[in-house]
Amino acid sequence: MTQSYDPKSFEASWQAHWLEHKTFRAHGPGDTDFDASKSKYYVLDMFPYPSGAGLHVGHPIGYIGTDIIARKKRMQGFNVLHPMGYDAFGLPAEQYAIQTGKHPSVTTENNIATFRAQMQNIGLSYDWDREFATCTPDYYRWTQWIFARLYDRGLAYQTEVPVWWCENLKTVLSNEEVINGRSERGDHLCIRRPLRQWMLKITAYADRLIEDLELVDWPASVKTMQTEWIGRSEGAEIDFQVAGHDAKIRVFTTRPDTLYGATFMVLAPEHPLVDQITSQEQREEVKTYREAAASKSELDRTDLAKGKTGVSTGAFGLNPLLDPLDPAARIAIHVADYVLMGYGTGAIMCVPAHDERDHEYALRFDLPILPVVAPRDGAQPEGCWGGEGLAINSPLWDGLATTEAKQKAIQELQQRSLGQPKVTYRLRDWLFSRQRYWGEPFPVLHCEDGTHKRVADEDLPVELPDMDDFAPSEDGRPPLSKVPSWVEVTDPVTGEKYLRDTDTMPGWAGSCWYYLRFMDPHNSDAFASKEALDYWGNVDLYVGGTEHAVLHLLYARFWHKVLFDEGLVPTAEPFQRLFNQGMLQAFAYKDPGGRLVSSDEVTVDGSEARLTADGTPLEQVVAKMSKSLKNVVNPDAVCAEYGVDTFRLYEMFMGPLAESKPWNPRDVPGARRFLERLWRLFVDQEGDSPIREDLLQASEGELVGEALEIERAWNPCLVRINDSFENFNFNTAVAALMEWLNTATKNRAGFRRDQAQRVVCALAPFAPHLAEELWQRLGHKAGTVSFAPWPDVDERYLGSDTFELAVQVMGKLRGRIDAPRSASKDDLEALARQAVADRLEGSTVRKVIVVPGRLVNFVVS
RNA sequence: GCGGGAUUGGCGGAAUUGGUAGACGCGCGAGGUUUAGGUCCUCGUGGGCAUUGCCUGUGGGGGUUCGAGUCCCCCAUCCCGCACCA
Repeated sequence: MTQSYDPKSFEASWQAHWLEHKTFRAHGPGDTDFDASKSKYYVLDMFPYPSGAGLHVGHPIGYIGTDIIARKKRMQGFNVLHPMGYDAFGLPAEQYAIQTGKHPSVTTENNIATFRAQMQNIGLSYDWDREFATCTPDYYRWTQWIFARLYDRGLAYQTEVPVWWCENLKTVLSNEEVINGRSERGDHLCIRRPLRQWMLKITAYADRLIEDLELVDWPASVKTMQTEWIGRSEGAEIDFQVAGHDAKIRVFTTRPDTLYGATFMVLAPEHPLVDQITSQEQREEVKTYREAAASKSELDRTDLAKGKTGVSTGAFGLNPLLDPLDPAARIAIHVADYVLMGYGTGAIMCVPAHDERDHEYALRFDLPILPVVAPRDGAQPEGCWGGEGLAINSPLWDGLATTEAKQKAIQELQQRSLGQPKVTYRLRDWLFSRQRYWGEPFPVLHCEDGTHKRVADEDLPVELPDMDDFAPSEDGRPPLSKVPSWVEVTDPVTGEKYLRDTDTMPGWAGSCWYYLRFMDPHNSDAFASKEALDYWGNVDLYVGGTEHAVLHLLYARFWHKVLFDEGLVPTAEPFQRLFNQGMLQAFAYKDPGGRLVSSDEVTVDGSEARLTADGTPLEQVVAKMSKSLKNVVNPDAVCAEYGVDTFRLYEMFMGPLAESKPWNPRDVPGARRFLERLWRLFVDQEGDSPIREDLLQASEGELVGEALEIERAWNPCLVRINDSFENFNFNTAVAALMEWLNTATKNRAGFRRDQAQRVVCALAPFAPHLAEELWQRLGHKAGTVSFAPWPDVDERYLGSDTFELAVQVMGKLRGRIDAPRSASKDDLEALARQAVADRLEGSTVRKVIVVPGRLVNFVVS
């Protein structure tokens, strides 16, 4: 009888064992088995939107990473919270419903079942008792409840705003969901259109959202992106009188110190004053320009390559610090679309000497250019110069440095009531409503008098009505408005009539607080108990892709801060450490014309790739996995062919978790071979015993001979495994295990039980099924290795008594000798001198560098 | 245009943070076990020249240093953000 490594024979049963025994159940406050003395560790994956396509091998790469971390933390004695759920409201299920008539709740449920099965098949150690989907009333009741808190704080309001409207999707989208005038989902054209919408006042938190980035351990790039997205800029608002009109134009500028250099002004085409101030002669031209600007797509308008356009209004503004009769005070007012209505005041003062955009415009329209800042070194800058220097041509602050000049300018303007300091943000308030069905209804009732009030907390949730026609109306009215029985509400006590709000919340709502629900997912009295919130605190480690660097992470931080202000959560920030995993790519093939070829048309022979049809040579490149290239790999198929542990190990062995790297099917068997060789170290394939008989003997006595060799290889290996948890470069941990196995295999006969047990423990996070199997075969009949103690490094066995000393002459390697670790610097130098004696002959040694444990370098002449 | 990250064998990637470049795996080559193929085992494998050995080599160029993949300056290519934000 042979017993070869056969993962199929035990992987599924260990998965069943974990589920059945609730091995990974996290016990929190209120649970009978809760042990408050244990330190908590909360490690969370960004939860997925359960799409119909299921998982591909790219999804689980982060999940496997966090699983390894969670498993190790458990073995280190932490109470680990490691949950999974589904971000289940959203457009795709609804679009699918419109096409097929299948209710989104049905397709969502089916998709969730697929995702769950796939994740359980990978052996991820989630606490499945905490699983939930954001689209269930139990959950969105609390999403609505949190919305009510925002509503009560005045952070949710309705207003008529120009919003992005997507005709294809029949809904408005937030700024963040529109890229260059097209929808992020589906890439449909979007237009600006004024509509009454729910807004969340995220701008009220802008400063704290910037400042509190200091409290978290996040990648610098993500912090930068968020900071830039919020886009805080300090400056001043200044009022310019319009000559001959009873009108003032308020501008925002970050450079009030350049006020004397303002030689013209520009209004955005949508600016409300344009009509009022435009002169008779210019009226027609301005009208044409504004119409053109309105019909231009955002893409055209923001296309920098096209150069600046604009027209004069024929009106003039007056520099507030100059005598109105001074000809220099009179500056032309233009309309140009390089000024955006949505930022600042929609009007600017233009200083072409010190602003590139104004400079370009001035040259084009032959407007005057007056320098008001000079470089400190006295140089004469050519063209436009945006740097800081000393003020010139500025009577009230001539000679002041830019920073002081700004302050002085603001002070002078304030004294004259002509302006004041102002902070402006690029961040806009969050457009929070969608004209869709598959989302959280707003818990808001509209009264007959036009006011609105929120639904009482005890009446939550406001459940979605059951419908079967989800198509939006042609006029853009939301699907929910088609259910009068749901919309019309009569107060049972007062008899007053109300209409329900028929918008729904955007897909981001549910994911703003799900990490809190995981702490206490079945609580029906609160979104989570105070005890659970206090114990679990915030997320220690949050892992996901960079695509959420701004939107999700900014929204969630905003909601969290509101809850913090309500005294409902104990921390200011939700995610203490953030880690972005890299994207999993795939090989693709390019034909000589540079076209990517679908992988089913390619024949690969060794390192040569050719077009199957006619043998055209192809170039191998790395690209995203995509359906069109047919290079998507399904994890189920990989697990079925090689086993789950092989799949997990390969995903980690590919490279550091943070890096993007290509899936290479050719490399997968290498991971499998490693597990087979490991198996053979433990199990005598020709025998009947579940494990080598000698591994059942208690280990006794000094470590000598082969056992000592194994031990000396093991401890450095364990150091490398431990180190790999710093930056999640588990590839080095797997490599260390492989190296150890090479040594251990050579010294197979000396392998001892105590060593075997430590190896199985260290292996457990990476290849948990194999580890459980070997642990049981080692005689741990009832238990699981999941809570066995993580092994310690034994410093005594970290190195051998000798090391390889590199001997260099003039920095070039000239010899390698074995040297005792205990040797002094002088001993090492003597040994090295001996080793390269022939090379030193005839030259003078001017200097000797000795690095103990490494090398000796002779500098000669 | 601005900001960030990268660039190491045929491929994925290591490198104790300034100290023996290419660990580990894949692929490839040679040999062994096997009736044969596969599996498995052993050895080799950056490039060049060569009898031992030598030269060269981390995208390109320059610099600091006894010593540079690692630090500094310049350049190229690729990827990711942002992109008229006043």
